[in-house]
Amino acid sequence: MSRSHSLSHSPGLTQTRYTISEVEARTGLSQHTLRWYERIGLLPQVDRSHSGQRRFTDKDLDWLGFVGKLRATGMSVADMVRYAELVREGEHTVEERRGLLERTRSEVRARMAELTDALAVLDYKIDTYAMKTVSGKGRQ
Amino acid sequence: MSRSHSLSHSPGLTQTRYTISEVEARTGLSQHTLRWYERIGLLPQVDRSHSGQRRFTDKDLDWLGFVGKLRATGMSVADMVRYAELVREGEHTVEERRGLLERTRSEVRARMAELTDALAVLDYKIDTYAMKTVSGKGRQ
DNA sequence: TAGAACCCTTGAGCGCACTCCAAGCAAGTA
DNA sequence: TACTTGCTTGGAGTGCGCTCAAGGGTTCTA
Repeated sequence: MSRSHSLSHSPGLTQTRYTISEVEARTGLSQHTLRWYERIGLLPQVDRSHSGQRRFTDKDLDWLGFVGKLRATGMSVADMVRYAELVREGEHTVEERRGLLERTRSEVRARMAELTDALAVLDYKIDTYAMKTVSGKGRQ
Repeated sequence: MSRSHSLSHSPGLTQTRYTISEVEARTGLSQHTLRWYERIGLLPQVDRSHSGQRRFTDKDLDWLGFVGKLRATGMSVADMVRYAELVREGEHTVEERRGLLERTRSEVRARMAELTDALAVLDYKIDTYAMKTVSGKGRQ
């Protein structure tokens, strides 16, 4: 089903490289999405095999893992791309990167507060329904 | 700026009715969105003035408040419409309503766990950047 | 009574984050 | 060799949740 991809044959320098379907299986991101991420610059240029097929590295997987976290925060793809650019530009962008992450963090905190609040309403409603169902006295 | 809308003149039965812009101001939902909610059945038929303009009641506002909570949970509009239909259908739909809300609740909980996790990563990264910035020793 | 502000309807358009399509090349298997 | 599977590209299409446009009626204020 999946080919083992220790493509480097130099002993002691075994760099594992993954095909796009292996990465799809590992990350849960579709091949479409992976190619699209690369196209828009959310993923740096991925290495190619001699015939032009993508060969992802462990570093790519790590980055995709982090991107997954950012995505989970609800950060927009545009902002993630911006962040990726900053990373590529080097150490002098650390300030801006931190700003971006801090803004994201406070949005996440706000989101969580909202969810907590909505959850309380949900709990209350569900309890109400449970009482109606169990006691059967609410069917007026 | 905003007209006072105690349109009923029968004493002792003062039912406040709101124009669409008053509801917009109170709920933060745009007039477009309010009309659209009505169109798709997320809001029951709203009363009209003699000339066909919408006149919202306090009951409508309460419902919109609840819808806002559902929206905050991330529930899809389709599911909210389904829920609204069930409410209109009467007491015998209580079971299904509860099911819908319970499913939503567990999604919210999952979402919050994800956010908590992503927040930890964010905190870690931000700390890393803060150290780089403050001590200046990370600029290799 | 004029003008501004407000509201109506139907239907099209938009931004986001993918998702799919078509046509074709490449590699592994019987 | 033939077949199957997997990968490539650029560009078009999709689903969601609104958002806007056009064209026209209504209500308030001076």
